[in-house]
Amino acid sequence: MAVSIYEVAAEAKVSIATVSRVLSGGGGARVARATQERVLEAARRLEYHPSGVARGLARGRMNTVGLVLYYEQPSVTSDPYLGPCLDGVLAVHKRDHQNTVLFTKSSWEEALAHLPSYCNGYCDGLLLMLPRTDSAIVGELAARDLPFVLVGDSRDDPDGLLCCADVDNVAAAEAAVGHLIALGHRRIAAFCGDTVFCSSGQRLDGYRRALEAAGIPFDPSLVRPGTYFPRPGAVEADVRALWDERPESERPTAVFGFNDAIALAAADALRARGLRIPADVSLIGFDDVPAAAAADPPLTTVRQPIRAIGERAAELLLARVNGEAEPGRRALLPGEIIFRATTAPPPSRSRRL
Amino acid sequence: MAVSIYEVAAEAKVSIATVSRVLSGGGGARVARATQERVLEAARRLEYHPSGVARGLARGRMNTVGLVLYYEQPSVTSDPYLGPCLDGVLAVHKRDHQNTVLFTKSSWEEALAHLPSYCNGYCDGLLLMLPRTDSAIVGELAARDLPFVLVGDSRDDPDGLLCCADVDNVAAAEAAVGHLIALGHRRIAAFCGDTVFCSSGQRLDGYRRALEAAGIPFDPSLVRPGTYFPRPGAVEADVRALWDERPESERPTAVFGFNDAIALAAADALRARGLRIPADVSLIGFDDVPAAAAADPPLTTVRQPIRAIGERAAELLLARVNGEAEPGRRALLPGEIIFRATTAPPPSRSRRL
DNA sequence: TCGCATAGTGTAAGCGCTTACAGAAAGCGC
DNA sequence: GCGCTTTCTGTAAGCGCTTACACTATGCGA
Repeated sequence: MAVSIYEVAAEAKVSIATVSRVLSGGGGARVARATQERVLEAARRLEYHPSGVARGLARGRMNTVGLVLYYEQPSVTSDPYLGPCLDGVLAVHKRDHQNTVLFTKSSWEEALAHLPSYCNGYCDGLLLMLPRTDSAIVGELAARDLPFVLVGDSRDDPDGLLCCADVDNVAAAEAAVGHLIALGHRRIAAFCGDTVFCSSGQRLDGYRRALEAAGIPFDPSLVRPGTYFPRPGAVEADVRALWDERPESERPTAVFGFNDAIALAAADALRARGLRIPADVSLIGFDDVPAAAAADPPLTTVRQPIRAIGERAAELLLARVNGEAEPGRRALLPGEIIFRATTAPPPSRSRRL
Repeated sequence: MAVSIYEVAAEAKVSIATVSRVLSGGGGARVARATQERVLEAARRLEYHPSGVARGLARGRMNTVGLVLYYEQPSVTSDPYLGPCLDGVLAVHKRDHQNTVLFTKSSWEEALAHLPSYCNGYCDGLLLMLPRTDSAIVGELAARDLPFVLVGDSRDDPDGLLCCADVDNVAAAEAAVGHLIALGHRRIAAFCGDTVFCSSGQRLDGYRRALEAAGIPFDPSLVRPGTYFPRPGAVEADVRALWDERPESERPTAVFGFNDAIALAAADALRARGLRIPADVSLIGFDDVPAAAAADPPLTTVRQPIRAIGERAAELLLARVNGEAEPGRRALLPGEIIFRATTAPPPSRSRRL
């Protein structure tokens, strides 16, 4: 085994308590200068490094925070969210000398099943990247004493107990739709994401607010429920419903896709009908995934400050762990509209009528 | 605090030893079926989850492996190596139920300074992504009892103590240069990487071997020492030395860049001289970074199986931790030449003479 | 019926640290 | 010279587990 505190104590001819005191600062009492140096010297000579685990057990603090992921392929490279988020988290942890332990599980179910065991000792707090709301797990976790913060998930929290860091979906969606309205659009379709993600509801809220602010009546028939990872044909069906099955005067002149994949799929479906983007239909997405910039025409969309979300989440958690922040703190970061080439004023009235 | 083994023992009316036995299997003796169920039931009722730290301390095994990085910006997104590598590591750890702790430090020095403290208890083994050879740290670490494997670093190891997973630089470089030779090139320049990375020497070895295999005499004047992250102008200077300061008949007809950044920089310098690629000069790089495919013309280069390297490294380490593999095991994975548009036969003799 | 394996359980000694508490030594005022 | 701080150091009790060992019931063959 590695050298322990006992060897150092023997070498320095002091008790282990003294060694611990000089090496970890705490312990209340001060140590005489001479003893201090004797211990330091012994530790150096023996290349002693205290055991993090033993120290963690004794102190009840590991200086380690857990990051829980359930990505099927825990693919830092292929997931557009994970990478930047991890970057943000790591940057903060590096600065604050925290270690980061990655709990990666293959499935949502597995992540849920293992979650409680992370609560015990391994780490001081949890960063949860489990954006689905269809489980009571978060509630259960809140009942425990382990601090955690939700990353990219600002779900409703009536009891005010959840900490989270996320983009401000409502405001960002409102701005996106506001942009469309400012261009002159009045019939704006909303192609929603899956409601297991809280962001869908929030983006829909933003959509409604923008309409309301502009005095445009909300038309439920323009809102199409959807899935985050659109099944092939789902968006196509939405387009069919709103274009093929309606008289021209009732068709939307713009589409707000609740994520870029949806928006891009809508672009395809629209183009297949001979509609030009943005001349005939404007399009705005959400997320600003790499594909958005690469699309033809490049997609106007809302960029999430993912890295910053990771940073804020990490900071928030550390504050909670250190008892500097109360539960219920929410960090909502502004999204940013990336103006590209898929939005324009609606076709002129004269032409339409 | 969270519920401990004592509560469970009390609830089930057994000793903590029995609880431990049923919950962790070990302990030699078997537990009566009825007792077993009583304990399980109690544990469930109390939502007991054993402390990983305490267990780790007692067992001397944490089921956690450390990944040591020293990226300035620990940027999973911007570093072309880190992301895929992490993916590979995580995939293996997920499968084998290991946790991954990220030790990220800002600088090489800091990483070195902290390395020894990771040796103690925190994790069962270390994955080292510290490809620089200009430190004795790896040797020092080898003297300790903590198993580790080098990732993307297959440095010379006279004592046969180091485990590593890396691309087979020698073979890949030999293949790359062999490809150039097969096309008819005889004067092939080597634009080397920084020698703090062992890959430079290895790629140069491969270069020499390819020459040797083809019976082409080695011309040291064609070998240009370099840096991995080429300072502006460094590659330009190399091109100047080999083209501007030589008679045409002695100029290289091809360049092997030890990494894509070098190759791409060489392409620029060459083009600035009116040389066409690949008509006048062929070019092959190494790494296949995203920019290689995006370049104009797209760069022919050697792809590293980065994800696989991460996987093999993780597997190797786990084998070592479990005592299933002896030190000194090296996993050298084949690179793959990605044929794109920067290699062609050299200009015909008739035209050159 | 006794002796002996065998199964099941408890006791206690760790794992390597921290830290409350106690005790010893030294310094001080009176 | 006495009692009092003050300063330093050691003792020991944890932290929450695992596991060697001891012990008590059983069951079985003789």
